[in-house]
Amino acid sequence: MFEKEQQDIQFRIKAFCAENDIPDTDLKWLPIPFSGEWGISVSFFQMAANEAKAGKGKGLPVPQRAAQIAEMVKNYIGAISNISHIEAVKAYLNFYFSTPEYALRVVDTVLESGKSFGSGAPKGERVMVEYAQPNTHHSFHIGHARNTMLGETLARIVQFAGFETVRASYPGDIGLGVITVIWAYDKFYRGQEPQGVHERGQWLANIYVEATRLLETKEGETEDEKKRREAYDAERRELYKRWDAGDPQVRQLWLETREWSLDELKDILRILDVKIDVWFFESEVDEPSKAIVDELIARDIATDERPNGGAVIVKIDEKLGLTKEKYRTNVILRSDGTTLYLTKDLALAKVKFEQFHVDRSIYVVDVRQSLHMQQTFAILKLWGFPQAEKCYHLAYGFVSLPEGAMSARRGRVALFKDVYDEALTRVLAVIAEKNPGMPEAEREGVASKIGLGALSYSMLSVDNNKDIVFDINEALNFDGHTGPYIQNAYVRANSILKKFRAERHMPDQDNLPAGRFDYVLDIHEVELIEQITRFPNLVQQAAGEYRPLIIAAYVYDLANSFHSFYHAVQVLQTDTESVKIARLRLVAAAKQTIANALALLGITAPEVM
RNA sequence: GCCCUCGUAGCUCAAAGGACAGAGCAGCAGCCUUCUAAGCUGUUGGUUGUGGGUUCGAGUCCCGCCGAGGGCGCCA
Repeated sequence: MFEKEQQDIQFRIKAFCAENDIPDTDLKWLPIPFSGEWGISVSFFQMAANEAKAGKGKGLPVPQRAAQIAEMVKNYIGAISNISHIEAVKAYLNFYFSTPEYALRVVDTVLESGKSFGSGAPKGERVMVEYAQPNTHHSFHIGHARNTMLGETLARIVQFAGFETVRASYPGDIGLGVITVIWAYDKFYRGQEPQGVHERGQWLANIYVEATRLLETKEGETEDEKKRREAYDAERRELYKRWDAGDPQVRQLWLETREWSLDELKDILRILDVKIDVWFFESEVDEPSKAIVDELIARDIATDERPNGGAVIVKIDEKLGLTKEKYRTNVILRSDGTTLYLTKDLALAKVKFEQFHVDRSIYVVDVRQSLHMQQTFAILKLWGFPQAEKCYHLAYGFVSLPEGAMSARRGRVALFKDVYDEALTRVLAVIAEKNPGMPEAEREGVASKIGLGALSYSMLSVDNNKDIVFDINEALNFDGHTGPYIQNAYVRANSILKKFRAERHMPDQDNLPAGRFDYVLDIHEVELIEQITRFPNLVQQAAGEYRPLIIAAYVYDLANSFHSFYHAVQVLQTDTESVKIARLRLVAAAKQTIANALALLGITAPEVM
């Protein structure tokens, strides 16, 4: 927001260097750590170190020489417009902005930009984010929720930062796990179908648990049990073959049950406000991927060991000319000719590159699949896709329960829908206690926003690579470093503005009167404005590093500043009309910025809570 | 055996190679006749696992060690 002033200063420092025979050094700009004022800071350590290295030093230790340079630059530079004063501290030179201009510029910018405050200029590059890849015929648990929230947030961040963004979902709708469910359903439950989208989806997941138990080798199993188990397994494999051969009956059964899962998935995506642009189904890339295997063999990238009873493999390290093992060797086609996860990912990447023309491709996938992803990208490179360089695996830590890893096979999972329902219950209880006057009709909607806010925030305020042990009491905590704390800041801002408009009979859509900050600002006003200023740069940083945490941490800091401001600074009670208007504008700017940052996290703040 | 993460307050987590390592939870002490107390203020709590190295400067980068988790050709 102050690029012009920064350039101006930089220009003068370069002139100073030239005149004093000091090596020209790239300047590093930093925020000033603590101050009651805003400003930017530049350090001279590097310059002093370079000078010493060039043999031009004055024999002083670097920190002292740097401090000396800072002092000299300060005297050299003189006055700069919009900079109120300059201060040399240690080896740093601090430039403080003129308070009224700075405050006015920030607040006016936010209010003029509205929802787009913080967004970046178009980058002319298309990014695809692939996330929400649950298996069908299973149920959506909080591990899937982390994946989906992370992917959606990332998509929102890169989009806001200026990239054209495509959201892709890739459900695993085929494989032995899926067939297992269909087998058990067909054998034991055919014709049954519970009422309710979620009930039906969860019912399928329970069938999977039951089927797994029937098909698993048990300790101390009797001859009869063994025979029965083997017979079941043979039936299951037979079913898979019939699916593979396109048997219409099996396909019908598969499509019907798949739809039940997808209905549930789509309802959860609706709850999470996720709008997928492109659906890729694993089953759809199965056939095309076989042709890719042939192509890779023909081009001597893959090795066909089938004549010797083996599979089709790619010796990735060898083909890349690596001597140390890094990507190793992996199978891209089973000896029986069926495809694997890796095979299908190759086919999918081809579609992404050729049909959707993506410049960058982000895969939001569990960290445990890191090697698989690296192998995929390496093969894409061997295959000749230049975009392989711009594939990025966003590896996130897995979600487990206090009692251990989740297991869909054992039915030991925390279902997203159960957690969500529990969140609603808890929020409604808090509303009944804290805001009994809230109309019944509003409560459900508010509870949903707050419950989801708490849940999303608890997941997004942890860095990508960290594992999460999911504790429902922590996830649904509403105090302190949480989503509701931030939403509450928004609500408080809203309530001030609402009251003001009511007093003046001013409609919501009317702009606030123009205001000026030509009074002595309270420290809390200063800090709030400073927080608001940080937002646009942090959006770029978060998009560049693919890290929602940056935004999550930021919006907490912003809300924290607002709460402190709210407590310490009177707005509507202010006697001076011009101060009141200026503060109202600041409140509106803070509200807007909180909303914009929360939106990137997929969190909506209610108007009241 | 090899590879990838990670190790920061009692607990959960932050910290572009920069100024004093910060929040929340938990603990302690205060603040509601006021724009919503889902809040605010104060306070207790640290040899950043360990030993070296690079650098003017290291929680951050490099190497060794210790410890935790994950992964390594026909699962996804």
